[in-house]
This record gives sequence, structure tokens and C-alpha cells, in this order.
Amino acid sequence: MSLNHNHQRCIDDAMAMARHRCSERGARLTPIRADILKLIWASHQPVGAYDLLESLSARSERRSTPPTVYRALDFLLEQGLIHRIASLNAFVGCNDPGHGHSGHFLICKDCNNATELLADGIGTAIQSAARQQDFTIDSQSVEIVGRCKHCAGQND
Amino acid sequence: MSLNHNHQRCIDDAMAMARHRCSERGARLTPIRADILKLIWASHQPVGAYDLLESLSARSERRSTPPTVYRALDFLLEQGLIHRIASLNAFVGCNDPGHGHSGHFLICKDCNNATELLADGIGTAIQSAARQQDFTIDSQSVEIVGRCKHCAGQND
DNA sequence: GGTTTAATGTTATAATATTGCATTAACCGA
DNA sequence: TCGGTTAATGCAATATTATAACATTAAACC
Repeated sequence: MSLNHNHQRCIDDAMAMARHRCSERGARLTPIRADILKLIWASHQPVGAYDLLESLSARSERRSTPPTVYRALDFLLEQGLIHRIASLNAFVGCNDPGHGHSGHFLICKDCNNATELLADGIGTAIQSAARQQDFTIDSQSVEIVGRCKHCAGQND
Repeated sequence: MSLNHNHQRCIDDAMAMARHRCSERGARLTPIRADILKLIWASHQPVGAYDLLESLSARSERRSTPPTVYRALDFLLEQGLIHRIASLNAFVGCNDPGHGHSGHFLICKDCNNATELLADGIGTAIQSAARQQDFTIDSQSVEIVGRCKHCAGQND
């Protein structure tokens, strides 16, 4: 990422959306939770829980512990504000909480950016395949690993 | 699973396929690797590495250690004989090594069976979405969690 | 204000996975 | 078939990710 996009805008938008969504649902975006969300949105690269733990400990004088982070993560997942990338054991902000909340990602193995796919085609294909087997979907995760446009451009 | 399917046949087929594929590729399906593969094929439910470790230790007198299991798993993954289900930290046999090796699964949260989807629609949709963003795919993982036909029939 | 519930702090530990190095087994050319 | 080379396994330690259990503090609400 970093090219032709103002990332502060991403962060601001995400935080505004999060505040709105939480107030709407009567959920409390406490300081810790907001901190974790901000740290996740610091980039478009999925971040591990223990990295968040380090950053969180760095920004407040008090040393945080794993449960603090995991509880905040659980909350953010419940509210649909972040996604967990299972193949990386890492977390990334959700661009569009609410919108079906699909969780389909392109993950670049070079720059590590995880781009959420908002195209409907994949979800539709999955639903139709599942229906053919009378399978009722709870959640779907699609994690596509490869190389993004930008990194493919680099010589390697 | 277990209903209307002879599972011994699954195991035998899988082992035969594995032997064939390995000899074809000049890879060695050693006793440990074959044992692990057999243990994975003992059911259609993804199995964790430490469960495999237990079973392996049980069947030979000698107590095995994690690297033994993980090395065998790495080998089997490389040969395309098994899949890793990231959302479960578990491993399951591949029905059709060779065939694009997609790794698309329906995972029933009740019976835990993981059924590989061999329909092409999903892969095609993913490829087209990736192409639109000039993303080059290395590997794709699709993990759909929900309830299978059989378990939906049960009252719960 | 006092009660209830939600959130956080704290310690310990579980579950999953890897590193590094020693040893043994298989392969392969002479 | 011997000896050298590579691949596979044994083994001990440790890294990484995640959770359990219980105490304490803060917020919400009447």
C-alpha cells in the first residue's frame, strides 16, 4: 500500500465507522478496544496478537498481557470491525462492516498487504456450491495468497 | 460421514494414490509418512498435529515427538496429499491430488467433517476477481463453516 | 448510593509449531 | 560392495499463539 493512498484517511474512516457502529449496537468501544483497532489499522498488513501486545505496552506505561489483547480482538471480531486471517494468525481491519461481512482476502506474500475483495461473484459461487450439497453456511473465509500488482512489477 | 460409504475404500484409495504419486515424483513415502497419512485418512474430519502425535506414539512403542509429525505433514502437504485447514489448525486428506489442488472445504461444525469442494465455479470466480486486480495467485484456501445436510436434519 | 453487570488486571498454563544439532538410513557412483 | 553424500529421523529445547480462572475496577442503572 502506501502508494497513492492517504492512509490517515483510512484510519480516520475506520475509527469513525467503528464508533458509529458500536453506538448503533449499544456496544462500548472502550479506550483499549479503540487502541487495538487503531493499531490494526496502522497498516493494511495483518498484525499478530503479540505484535499488538508489544505496541499496546509501548504506548501506555503499563505492561499489557495477552488476555487484554485477545479480549479486545474478540470484541472487534464480534462487532465485525476486523477479520482474522487464519492462515497468518493475524488480524486486519474490515473495510465495510455490515456489508455481508464476507472475509475474502488477497494476501500478497511480498508486501503482506491483505486486500479485502468486495466482489460478489465469489460469495455467490460459494453459496451455490454449498446449496448443491444442502450445506448451510455460517461463515466463509477465503484467503488467496500470491503477489499483488505492485510487487509483481518489482524485479525479484 | 460413516453413512452410506465404505470408508476402508477411502483409505485404500488414498494410500494407493499416494504411493503412485510419490513414485511418479521420485518422493519417498516412508513408513512414518505413510502412517501419518493413514491416520489422517482414518476419518474425514481434520486432525490436529498433536492428535496425530498421540496416535503415532500409540501404534509404535517408541514415543514420537512434534518434529516427527510436522515433518511428515510438511512432506504430505508438498506432495499435495493433504490439506491444512488453517481455521482449525488441522489436516485432512486430499481427495484428488493433482486436480488443481484447490483446497476448498465445507466444514460442518456439528460432525466436523470437512468435505472438499471439487466444483470449479469458486476457483473461477476467485481467479477472475484476482485478475481484475492484477493479482497473481499462488494458492487459495476456502473454508466454509456451517452445517452439513445430515446434521441439519438432526434436531438440535 | 447501592446493586448489578461489564470490563480489565493478573497469573498461570494450554495448544500449536519450530530450531538446531546428533544420529541413522537410503542412495549412488566408483 | 565400499565409501561418500544426501535424505530422513531422533531428540531436547524453545518459540509462538491462545485460553482459563479468579481478583479487581469501572460503568450502567434504578
